[in-house]
Amino acid sequence: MSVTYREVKADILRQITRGELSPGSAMPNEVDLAASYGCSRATVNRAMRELAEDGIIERRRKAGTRVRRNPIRHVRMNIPIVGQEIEDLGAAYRYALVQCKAEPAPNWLRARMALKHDDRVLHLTCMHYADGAPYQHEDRWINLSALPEAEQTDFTNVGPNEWLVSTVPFTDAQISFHAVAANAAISDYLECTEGDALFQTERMTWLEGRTITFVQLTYRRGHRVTMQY
Amino acid sequence: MSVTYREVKADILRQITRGELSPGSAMPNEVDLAASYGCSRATVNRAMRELAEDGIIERRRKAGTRVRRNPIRHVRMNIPIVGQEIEDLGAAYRYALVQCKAEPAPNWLRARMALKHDDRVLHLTCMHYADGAPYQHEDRWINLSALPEAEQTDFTNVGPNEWLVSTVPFTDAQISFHAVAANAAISDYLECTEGDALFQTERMTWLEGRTITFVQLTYRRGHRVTMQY
DNA sequence: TTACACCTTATGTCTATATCTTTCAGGATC
DNA sequence: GATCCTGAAAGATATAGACATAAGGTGTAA
Repeated sequence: MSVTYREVKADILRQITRGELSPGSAMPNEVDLAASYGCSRATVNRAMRELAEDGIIERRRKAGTRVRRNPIRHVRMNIPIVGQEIEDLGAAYRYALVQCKAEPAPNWLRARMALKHDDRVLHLTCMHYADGAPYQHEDRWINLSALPEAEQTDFTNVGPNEWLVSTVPFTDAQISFHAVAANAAISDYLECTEGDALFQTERMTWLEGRTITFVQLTYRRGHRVTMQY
Repeated sequence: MSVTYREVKADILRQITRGELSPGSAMPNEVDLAASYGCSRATVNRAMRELAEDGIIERRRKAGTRVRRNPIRHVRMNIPIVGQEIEDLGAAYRYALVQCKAEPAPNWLRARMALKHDDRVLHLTCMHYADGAPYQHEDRWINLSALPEAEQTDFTNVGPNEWLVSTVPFTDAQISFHAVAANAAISDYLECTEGDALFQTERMTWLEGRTITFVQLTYRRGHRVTMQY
C-alpha cells in the first residue's frame, strides 16, 4: 500500500510538535496536501479529521484548517463497574446489600431526577469490599415508574449496578466528581473518621429521556481516579 | 445524497437500545448491511467504526461484529485552562503569583518526576480567583533541566500554565483526581476551614519522554467536575 | 492427537471521482 | 452605510472498486 492515513497523521503531528507548523498558522488545503503526500484526498481527510477530533487542529469549511492556538486537551475516561475495578486491582470483591426500600421520592430527589409528584423510587444502600476492607459505599435511587421490575428484583446477591447494566444497557448519563466530608453514617461504613475528606461520584442515568437512576458513590479514604492523555 | 453514515449509525444504535439487537449477538457483515441500507460499504464502515469507538459494538476481522455485552462506558473530559474555566462561569478571573523559587528537587519529587540527582526545579505557588474569591490553589514544579528558560521567565503576570501551554504545547500527561483535607496553608489561601474536604487534581506532563512539570491544583470548597456520556 | 500450512472471510484502508453543505467575500440594492 | 443575494472555496460525505491484513477453520502431516 502507498501512503496511509496514519503516516500522514503522524507526519503532520510531528511537524506540529517540532514547531515547524506553529499554533495559529493555516495549513494547506486537502487537495494540496494530497498532492504533496502523493495520496488521495480521502486519506488526507481521514488524517485531518482525526487530528481535529483530537483537538490538535481546527477545521472550518471555506476558512480552511489551522493549528489550534490552545489545543483542546481531553481525556477519555473509562467508567468501570466497581466489581471489575476491584478485581483489576488484584483484590477479592465482595458485595453487601445494606438496605432496600421502595418509597415516595423525597423532594430534593424529585427535583434532581425530574420526577412527577407521585412517582415512587427504590432506595438502595450497598457496600463494596476489596479483600474484606470497605472500598465503596453506594447510595442509589431507582425510578420505579420507569423500571417497575426493580421492585420485584432481589438485590441481596446481585448489585444494582450490575442488574441495571444487564437490564437497561446503553443509557445516557451525567457524572460528577467532588470531595465530601464523611458524615457519621458514611464514616461507619467506610471505617474512617467523621469529617475525613472522601472522593465521591454522582451519576444520573437516562434512557430515551426518562430518568432511570441516581447514584452517589463514596470511596474509601485516599481513592484516586487516574487518566492519561 | 442518499443514506448517510449518521443515519446508519443512528438506526443501528436505535435497534440496540430498543433491544432488537441484543448484547452479545452477532451483526450482519458490512456487505450485507450496505445492501440492506442501500448504501455503499464505506458508509456502513464509518457508522460501524464510530460505534466501535464509542464502545457500543466490538469488531474483529474474520470473526465479524457483535454488540458488546458490557458496553465500554467512557467519557471525554475537557481539561480547561483555569482562566478559561472561570470566565466560562461568567466570573472575572484574577491571577496572583504567591511564590517562585528555583531549588534542588526534594526527594519525593525526584522520585515522582523521575529526575536525576542534581536536577533543579522551579517551584511556583499561585492563586486563581473568580470574582475576587479564591477559586484554585496551584502548586507547581517545573523541571529546569528540560526547560531552562523557565528560570528567566517572569510569572508575576502570566500564569505558569498559560506560559507552558504556549511554550511546550502538545505534551503527554497523566491526571489524577482525589479528595484532600485542607491543611493550614491551603485553608488560608482558599479561605476555608482547616480539615475541609477539597477536590484536588494532580497532573504530570511529559514532552518526548522527558518530565516537564508536576502540578497540584486544589479547588475551593464544593468544586465539581461534571461530564456527560 | 497435535502442529502447521493454507484457504477463506470480514474488517481495514486506499483511490478516484462526484456531490453536498457551510460559510466567506464581493457586489447589488435599498 | 446597511442589508440581501450570489458565487466560490474548502471541508464533509457518498460511491464503486481494489487490495491489505488479521484471524477463524480445515486439512494434512508428524
